[in-house]
Amino acid sequence: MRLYSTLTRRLEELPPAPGPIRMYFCGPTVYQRAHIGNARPFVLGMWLRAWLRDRGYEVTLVHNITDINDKIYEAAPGASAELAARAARWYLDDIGDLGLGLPDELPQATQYVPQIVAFIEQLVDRGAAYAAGGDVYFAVESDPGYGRLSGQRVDQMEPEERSSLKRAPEDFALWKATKPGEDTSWESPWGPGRPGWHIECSVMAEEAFGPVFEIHGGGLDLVFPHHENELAQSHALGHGFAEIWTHNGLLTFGGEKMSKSLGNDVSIRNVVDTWGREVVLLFFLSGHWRKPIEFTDATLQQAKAQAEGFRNVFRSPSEPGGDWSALEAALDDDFNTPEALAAMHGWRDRELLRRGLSLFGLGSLAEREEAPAELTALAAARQRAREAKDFAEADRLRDEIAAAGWEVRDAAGGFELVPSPLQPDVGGSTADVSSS
RNA sequence: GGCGCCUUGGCCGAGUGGUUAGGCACAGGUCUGCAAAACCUGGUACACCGGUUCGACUCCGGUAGGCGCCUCCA
Repeated sequence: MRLYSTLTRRLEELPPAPGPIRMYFCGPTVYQRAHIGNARPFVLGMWLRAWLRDRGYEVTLVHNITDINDKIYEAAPGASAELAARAARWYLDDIGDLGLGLPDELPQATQYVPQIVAFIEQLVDRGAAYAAGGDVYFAVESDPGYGRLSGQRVDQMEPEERSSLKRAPEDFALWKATKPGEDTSWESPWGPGRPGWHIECSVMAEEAFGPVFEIHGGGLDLVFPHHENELAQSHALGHGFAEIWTHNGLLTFGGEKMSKSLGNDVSIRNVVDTWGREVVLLFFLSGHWRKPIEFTDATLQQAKAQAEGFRNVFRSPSEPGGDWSALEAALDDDFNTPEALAAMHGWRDRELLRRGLSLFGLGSLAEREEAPAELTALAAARQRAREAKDFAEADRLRDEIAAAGWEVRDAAGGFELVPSPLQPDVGGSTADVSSS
């Protein structure tokens, strides 16, 4: 099993099973309903965990929730703690509804402030950080390897407005003194305040795993500065930190990165309600994890058609054939889900296909839905009408069944009722972009 | 200015130095009372310009266009 690592810019072989494989995937900052782009690292992490476990690994997935951040203060002045708690619950509900289960741990920054303070104190003791006016900053100059992950060079970065407290513009905050209007703060050796974003993740990851772990994941937009800074912080204490860095491609909408700040985001909630969880998962499955994917009605529609195609396999007799090793080869080679999907499209062996789909939380496509008794009665009546060659009546009954959202399909010696794929749940519009 | 990524047939999307990716849509056919589903068949693609090579969509260089990051961001 190998995965592409941002750190080395090439494919890295994982240690042999059973590992262990410890994975830390960055989650969202919670201050409103998370958008569908936020779901990608979560989905990828859960799929990777499932696959590695299938391959005999001992895997632990930790997925954090950032509930201390400037954004939260801005979004709810004076009531940020309540908002963060509420939005964290939304996020848990939303990812839960994707039907993939939950990560092994879901740490929140607010639970780790004492550990964060202790970590910062060590950095200060080592001379890698300095206090200034109630803030504490990381001294980037102290890390000769800074830029190892992103390739950014401090001397080439765009000029930034100088903070009077920082010694150098590239230094970043580990601890921020509390400001007027902020409704949460914690005590520290430097006075009341709150942790900076990057240190939260360094600490939560190390609290879960210790100073070294195998995989750190997150969106491509986190490479710099967030992950670069995490790495610098932990290296400053002599910790190896993450060995393989996986960064998923971003979701675009209208050709641009989907993001709250651009206002072109569509919530997970909205997409799951509109299209259903299986379609969302198939949508993610159809693109390689490292590449961007464009969120459009057309691509969702295609994912929906694929879901229907898989359901139809389970409405037909199982036919032996198909090669599990094709799926293994695809997934072991940088977790190539589009290729795995292509392999599964060739399978008519129900058990094999069910096993493959289940890896991705799509085992439900194998389940058949019972029609309501009254529709079964109508279908039976239609069957009798056909036998009596009363085709006008048969067609009328078929229309009546269709109006109820079901489709009659003639089967050998009888009929089958399936929920109409044209009806009704899936209007399929992404027009309702959140406006706030 | 710096760092990195991308450009495949109507659409989505893998991949490889010489072999049909796959899916969606579409068209024709088989089946059907007619449909639906299923199955069969069909379109021969790799931004542009050079180079390397017996041979490049696949390697190298350049051009154009697009995207991400350098500020909160999955």
